[in-house]
Amino acid sequence: MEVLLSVAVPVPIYGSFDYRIGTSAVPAPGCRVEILFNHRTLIGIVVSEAREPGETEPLSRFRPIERVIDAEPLLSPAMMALGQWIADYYHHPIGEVLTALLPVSLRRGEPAQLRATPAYRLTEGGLAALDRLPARSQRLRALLEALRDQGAVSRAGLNGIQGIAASLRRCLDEGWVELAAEALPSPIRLAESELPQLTPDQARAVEALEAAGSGFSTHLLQGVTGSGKTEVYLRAIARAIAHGGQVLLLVPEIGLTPQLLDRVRERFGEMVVDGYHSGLNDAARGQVWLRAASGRLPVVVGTRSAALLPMPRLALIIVDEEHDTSFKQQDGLRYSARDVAVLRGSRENAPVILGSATPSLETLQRVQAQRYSLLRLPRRVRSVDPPRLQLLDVRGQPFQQGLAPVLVAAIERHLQAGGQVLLFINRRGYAPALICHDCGWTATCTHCDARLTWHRGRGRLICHHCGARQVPPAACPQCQSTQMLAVGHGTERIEETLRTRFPEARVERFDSDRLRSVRALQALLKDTREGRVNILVGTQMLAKGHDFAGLSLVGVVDADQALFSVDFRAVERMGQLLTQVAGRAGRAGQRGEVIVQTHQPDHPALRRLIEASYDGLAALLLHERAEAQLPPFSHLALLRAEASTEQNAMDFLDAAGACLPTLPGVQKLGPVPAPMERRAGRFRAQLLIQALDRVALHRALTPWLPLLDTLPGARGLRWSIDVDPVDLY
DNA sequence: AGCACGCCGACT
DNA sequence: GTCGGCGTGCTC
Repeated sequence: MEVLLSVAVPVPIYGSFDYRIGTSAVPAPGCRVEILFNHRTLIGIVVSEAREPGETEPLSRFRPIERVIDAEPLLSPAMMALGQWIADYYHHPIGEVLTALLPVSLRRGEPAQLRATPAYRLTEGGLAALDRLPARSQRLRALLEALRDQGAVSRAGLNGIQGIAASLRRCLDEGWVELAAEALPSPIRLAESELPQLTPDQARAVEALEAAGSGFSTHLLQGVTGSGKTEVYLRAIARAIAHGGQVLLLVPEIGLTPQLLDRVRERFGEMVVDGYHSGLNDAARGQVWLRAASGRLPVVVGTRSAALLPMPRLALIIVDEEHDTSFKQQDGLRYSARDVAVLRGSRENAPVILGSATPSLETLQRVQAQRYSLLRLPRRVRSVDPPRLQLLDVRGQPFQQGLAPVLVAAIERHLQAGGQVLLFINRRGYAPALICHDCGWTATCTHCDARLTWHRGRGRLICHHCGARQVPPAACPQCQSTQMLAVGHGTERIEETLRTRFPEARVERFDSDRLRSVRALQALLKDTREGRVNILVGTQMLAKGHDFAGLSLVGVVDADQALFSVDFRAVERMGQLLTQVAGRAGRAGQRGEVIVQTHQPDHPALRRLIEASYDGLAALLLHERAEAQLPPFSHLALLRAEASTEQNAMDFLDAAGACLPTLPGVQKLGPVPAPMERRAGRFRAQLLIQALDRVALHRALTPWLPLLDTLPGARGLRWSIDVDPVDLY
């Protein structure tokens, strides 16, 4: 006797597939199974209960399930429901979504086996020995005290202690320390008197969160840089894990700033917290996933994909820097970790805290609509006023390699006063173009519609869109002139200019070209914090999270780029970036200075930012978005197509547009060739769908997308749908 | 996606 | 004559 089961298969096809299996071993929904699918073996996930075949479907029409991998569901009913919601909302095939919920090791079919992490624990004898220990036994004391204070600690958690290997051996031999059987990690509980004193603002936020209770509610914690958001997070976490709850703390893809993870470890103990990010190998990620799924891991600090971790006892989700665009996945399943976090809060009945100094307009709009509460930390903990931005009108100014004399003078003044200076320029390389002085020829990418950036240090022209690189021509390929000019300024060139102008200062460049490894960045950051660097030149890499106590001047080389962008979110992002960069200045006692170079000193958005800070700018932008019916006042989905010719891509999108269901409040914009039509040798075009309400958007998309593969133009073409796109190109 | 089938060019 | 190019179709 056999029955049928629906199995979600990791292929880009909507829907799931039916397989047969004997009634003696029917796997439950959420179990992995091995199946033959179109001439190959794949691992799928059971998505239905067993059913009897109908009259018209003989069993012989179905393939058998080859192997059942899990005896118990790997994905809980809650996770299966989350997967189904994500598949429906982002219009992505269920098989690929459910696979995305698993770590790579489990996708490959490895057994779901949680290895016990050996942990060391102090014995009674050890506690007694601690009192009798001679004063000179400092290393032993450090180890015993760490174990006394933290309960059970893994070997990795002891690595910071001097001479740990020898001390541990001695303690085990003496019976002072034993290997603990895997125990529920118990968070350290500090007495009120051991906790940092809260500022009145922090105390208000903590109280408001407590008053909101343990059920679902969403809060925007808006705190300026240095206002102590982390301490508020820690208090909320303490409450959530006190009775066995689990906490998800999502951070942007900075990976370079483990401070938050360290703070959580320090406060609650090393066994209580795991990180989940791209720095871990597949095996380690798999173990964190399984620990989270077991309900015995209290806290995970992780990047975007951590929003998809199973947390059976979820009691709190925090999204730090919620405005950060790295929470949106930019390929494949294009989900927003922030939005998934809020959704999980509501489905799994847990509070959600969104933290930012510069919240996204989407979040601010929900605060205005009173769907989210607002908790503000308007003051810095150490009561230095945040720096004031000032615009520097550079029109007609004699530029010195992109820097106006007023800015150069300010740099000199701050250096002489012993301050550090940060120059922000969001453009890598030496110059964004190389041009022939005699005929105007410029170096362009052979695969993309883009100019090549001149990387002088490496002696190469590099395409920032596809990565192609070439040796610059010795003479102009068009007129054989040797007069090639570098036009515009990137980090390399600003660095060079400053080295020449301030030869006595140490100038360091912070960008992804120079700092390939986390280690290199850490080393340079350490040098900077310890005052050995005088001038920092860098990209957004410098805007996030790093504290420099000696920084007194921030210069923004070019604020104008964003003002002319085709992307309607560019100004919002500029405001966030400038506010974050400015927040780096003036942290040690004196108020910092921030100088923003612009050719548009009267631009309303810039003026608003200067006069009314980010909040003022956000209010202005929200007003503009409402007028223009742009998000968050409408909802978008972007259909992208990529083909070998522009005609094919456009024809496909025309055909697609023609069969879009007509619904009130839903309109299509385009199709248009993508702002950069040709990228890595393929032609791209896109069709934007705009809807006044979300329900209408989904009513249009749901029947529409399955049609697209049947269109005649779909052959040899790749298309994808992006719901709530953040980058419109 | 990825694999098979199928129908056209240059090779031991 | 075959090996293999990648266009088209299909996946329970």
